[in-house]
Amino acid sequence: MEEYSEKQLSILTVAERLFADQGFHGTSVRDIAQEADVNIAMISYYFGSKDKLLESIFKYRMRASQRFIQDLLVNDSLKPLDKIYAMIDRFLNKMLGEQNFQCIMSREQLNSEQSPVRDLIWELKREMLGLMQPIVTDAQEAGIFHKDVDIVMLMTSLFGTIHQIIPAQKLLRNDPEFQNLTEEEFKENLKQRVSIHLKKLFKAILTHEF
Amino acid sequence: MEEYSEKQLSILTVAERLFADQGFHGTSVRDIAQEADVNIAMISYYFGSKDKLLESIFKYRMRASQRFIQDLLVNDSLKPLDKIYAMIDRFLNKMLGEQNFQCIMSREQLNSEQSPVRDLIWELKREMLGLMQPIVTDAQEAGIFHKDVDIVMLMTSLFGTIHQIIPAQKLLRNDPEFQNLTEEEFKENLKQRVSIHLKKLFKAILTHEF
DNA sequence: GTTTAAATTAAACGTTTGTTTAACTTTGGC
DNA sequence: GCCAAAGTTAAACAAACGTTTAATTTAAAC
Repeated sequence: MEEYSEKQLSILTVAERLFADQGFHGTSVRDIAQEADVNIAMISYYFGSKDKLLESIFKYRMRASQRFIQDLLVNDSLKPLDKIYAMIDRFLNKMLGEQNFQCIMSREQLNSEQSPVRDLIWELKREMLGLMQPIVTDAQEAGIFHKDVDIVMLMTSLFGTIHQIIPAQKLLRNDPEFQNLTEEEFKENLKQRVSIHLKKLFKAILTHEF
Repeated sequence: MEEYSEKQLSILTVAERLFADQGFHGTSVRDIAQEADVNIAMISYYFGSKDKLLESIFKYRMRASQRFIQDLLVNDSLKPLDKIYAMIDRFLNKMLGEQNFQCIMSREQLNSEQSPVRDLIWELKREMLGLMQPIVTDAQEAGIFHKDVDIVMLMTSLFGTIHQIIPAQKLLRNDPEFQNLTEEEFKENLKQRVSIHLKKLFKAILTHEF
């Protein structure tokens, strides 16, 4: 719960980027120290070890995710489908806003050996699911959403699609279709496209109509 | 194009599993040699280096994928939607049948530095897309499929969903829901569930009906 | 049986790894 | 101005890394 100094935050940010780009084992503490412009020993001094540094990144981002979830008490006056739409956009915004961290999550969730980090990932996913679930079941009981909906699979497609889009960005960027756009325009363009796609997906599955 | 001896195949298989479980940099050549029960030097002797070993795994699996694609000339007597269904099931079967390799692909596609392996991944995805594309456009022109379909996004959801399911398996396995099933039953159960979900997704987006 | 090439081995190679040490500097309270 | 704590540094540490070497065994051809 302690605050991080500017220097500590610099290390966290650089480490997050390098872990995302080259993987945890593909990044040395010397790489991190050099890019963050600090002495190698400072990393152990502040975070204890390289492993603990990764854990710190996770705790830091997870705390933000917890706040994000608490703020997700969607407007009750909205129709169920609009609640879903609002959630999709906020998930999308969140995940595209912390792409480096999402890359690390993509990687770490593949690790077979039990790591403290992997458990946190699935806990987070369960929480996200727990947010979507009641909205769907309420609407089902009200006869608004269809009965046989595999909400787990639907959320899997949601996360899976976004996790695929993140590395795909770098390649789509080179398409002639997007060449004349600024970086900002491109990102907004793509986000819109993913948003429309995911909303179509959810609407189709939940309501059986367009 | 050369054939691999039993010993070489053993190295490839073990390396594939370890790379999938712990990542490329998280796996040492000593780990591989030990589990494959060969001398460390044999890996350099056969494959040149650790990097080339990874490349060999990719070439080996990619060759199989090329054959897979060529065999995917779906029955022309089928209705467009049934062609899509057939493709979904074959993609799903293929990817779930080589989960270790798919894990490596998931990891490697995140690498920011240009690697020979990353380009191969996107080439393969483009080929998969090239298979789906004509079926969809033909059916669109025939008025069977809806006009505004983002086929790239749809394929992204297809791959994304399956790539999410692979690591999720290990956790779902511990759910009380699946405890009393054998490993084989569980896998078939899950495959069916994913298949149904993906078909619903495609049908909804392509035809706007259930 | 001899010869030649391929296969296999244990040992060593030079780097790089994450971490620690011990000395030094800065900071803030008194 | 003094002192203790925190911050910072270059250097050193042992361990692990990927790769190579040189010696030995196996296999096949003649």
